[in-house]
Amino acid sequence: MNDEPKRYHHGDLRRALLDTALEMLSRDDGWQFTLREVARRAGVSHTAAYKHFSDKADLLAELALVGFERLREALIAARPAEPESLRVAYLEMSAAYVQFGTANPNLYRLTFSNEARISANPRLKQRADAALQVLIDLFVGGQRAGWLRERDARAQANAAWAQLHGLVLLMIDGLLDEPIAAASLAIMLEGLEA
Amino acid sequence: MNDEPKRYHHGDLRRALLDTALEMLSRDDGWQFTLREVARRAGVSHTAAYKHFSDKADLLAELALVGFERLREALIAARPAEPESLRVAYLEMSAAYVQFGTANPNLYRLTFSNEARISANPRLKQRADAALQVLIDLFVGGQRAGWLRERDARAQANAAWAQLHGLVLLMIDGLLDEPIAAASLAIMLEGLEA
DNA sequence: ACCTGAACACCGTTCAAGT
DNA sequence: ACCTGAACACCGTTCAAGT
Repeated sequence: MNDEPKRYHHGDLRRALLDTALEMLSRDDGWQFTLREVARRAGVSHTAAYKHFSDKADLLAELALVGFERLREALIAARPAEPESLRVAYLEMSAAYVQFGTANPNLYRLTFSNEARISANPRLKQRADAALQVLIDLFVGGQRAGWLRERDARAQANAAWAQLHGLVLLMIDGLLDEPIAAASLAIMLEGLEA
Repeated sequence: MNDEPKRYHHGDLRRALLDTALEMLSRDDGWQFTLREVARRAGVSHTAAYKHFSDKADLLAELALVGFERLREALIAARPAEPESLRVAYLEMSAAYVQFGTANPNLYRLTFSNEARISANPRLKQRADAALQVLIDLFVGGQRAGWLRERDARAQANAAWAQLHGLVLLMIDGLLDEPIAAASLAIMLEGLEA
């Protein structure tokens, strides 16, 4: 027999709620969904969510955690195994960053929306740092290989991160089109090269 | 006699509502105020606002307009009359940009929040472009004076804008402190210089 | 013309109660 | 342990009505 009458959500309503919210972020426009709507789509009463999240901000923080993690994975996936130049590695990874943001505008916005108070949340701050670390590693490696101007790699990584973050948000907002964003990336790269 | 009993808001409730909202943005934390609260603080029934704004998004769009205008003014005010180098002009103006954003976090966030659908609103798009134009002018002048690498000035301006935008947002979110932001600006500048 | 009050369809959150 | 239903104090928006 199959189990149409749902039996207490196989014990993982928490996961189900997160997945439902992530799906809403990927489909709908806007990241400002309501808790009640998430519960509704998960097929559960809206008060059930409070057994798994202390409040809406808590749910948002959990989703931001996922956002930072996926961003980090996207950067790592784009990192060439044996880069023959900073140019290649940087262009691949920055393109992956912009691609991730523009392909997941709602999740990206939510991740950085600070409804979740990123800097006050140690777990979130740590995941943000983990994503940034991928860029720092890139620049540390680039300097070691002599491809980069010798400046503080952390500052270089933050300079790049800020630009990538800004590019993604301006593109999401329709204030910057792809060709100009690509030209901006090239200008940044050129300025970093040795 | 003085006029404690308010008499229909001197005919400019629209202005009063905008000013009240701007004051709330400068005082409170968060930019997600409610329409009802604005009306309340302006001493008027919450439905009165609808005589002056078609809906809440319309009010937000008007505030974003103010945000872009003030940003432009801050950049212009920081522009040296007779810059003796790109370095001086760029550092002054980029510092002014970051200063504006971090000093007015709620207004800055709201301006770029896109609740007002910037790119779909011709007036807003135009003001955003006007603010960007100040940076473009800086780079056009910088190239003419031979201080800048000869690249498309518009792309250079957008590269800088994206970084400034990202820096401000990351700083507001507590993900970047002032020293690293300053180092990031210096790295960007260095990369642009001839 | 400009503003109000009641009303509608929502929210987030709490809490006693059910299984 | 996990979920529900009713309730509370809010929203944004509409609309008939007042001056």
